[in-house]
Amino acid sequence: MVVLASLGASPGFMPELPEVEVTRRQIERVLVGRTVADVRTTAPSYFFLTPPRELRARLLGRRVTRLERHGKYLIGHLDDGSRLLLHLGMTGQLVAAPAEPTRPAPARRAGPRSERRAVAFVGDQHTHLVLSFREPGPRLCFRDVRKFGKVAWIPKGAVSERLDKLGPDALRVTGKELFDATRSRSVPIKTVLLDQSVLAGVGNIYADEALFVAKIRSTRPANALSQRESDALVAALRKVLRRSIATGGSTISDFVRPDGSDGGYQDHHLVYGRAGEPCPRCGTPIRRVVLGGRSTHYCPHCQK
DNA sequence: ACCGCACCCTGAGCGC
DNA sequence: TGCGCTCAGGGTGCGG
Repeated sequence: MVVLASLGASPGFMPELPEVEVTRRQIERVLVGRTVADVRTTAPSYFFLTPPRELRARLLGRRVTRLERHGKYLIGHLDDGSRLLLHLGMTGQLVAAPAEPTRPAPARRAGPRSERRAVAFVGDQHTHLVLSFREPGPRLCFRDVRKFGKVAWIPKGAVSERLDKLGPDALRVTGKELFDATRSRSVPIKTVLLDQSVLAGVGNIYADEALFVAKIRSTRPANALSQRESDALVAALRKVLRRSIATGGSTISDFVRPDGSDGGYQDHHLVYGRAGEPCPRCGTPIRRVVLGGRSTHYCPHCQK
């Protein structure tokens, strides 16, 4: 069986909008139209906003009708009107795995015995959710090394506080919306880009990249941006995100090798992770500062 | 509104 | 060589 979708789990992998969209497109084929026959999880944890026990009861027998994305969230629509919410966090990955159980993971040396026993299904210790289906085909595995990901079940007609808080998707937000949202904000413009309630889907990497493309200094007070600059920034975001989705696809198909992080998306980064390297536009060394606890990269010459 | 900080978790990288 | 320690990293929510 072929692994249909997988993304590198290296420390450098951080699912933002493009990675989540690429995942959605791949996983959609595995998920939509199929009926949940079994739900395996690890023990209750921060990861499960809906406790594993309840999650299992809610999902069994449900058919997935649609897989939607908003910002960094994946939303599986179920045939009874309820929804399954998935967030990949920092290291989450959705993988289509062979339907036949693979051989058990080798016993780990570390970790108390009780912890090991909590892993109630076959697979490595970082796979926290496995969905099997009635119809033939692969299972869906949610693997997350850091466990910053989230799984939640939302009843039919219920309002999800998490989804409700999100601003427009970063691919759809308009320059005017960004401009309006920044009027009362004196924080750095990058902070606003990372604010999921203003626009959804941008993380640390693409914030830096878009600001570079738009030639706007990350630390500029948000309310100092003009309408024109807001338009430019939104256009830059769209360009960077779309391009990353396109190359993300190639990352996926490259991932026959275990080393998924070498797929190439990071080759497209213009400033992120390139502190000290010459700016691709003017050659000035890229500067790195910490902004709101996040590493921030910019060209001190190009970005005003 | 906004800032600083703790929390979630593991692996990498460090010093000894 | 190996142990044990610290901390990065994104998103979120808290208190001030």
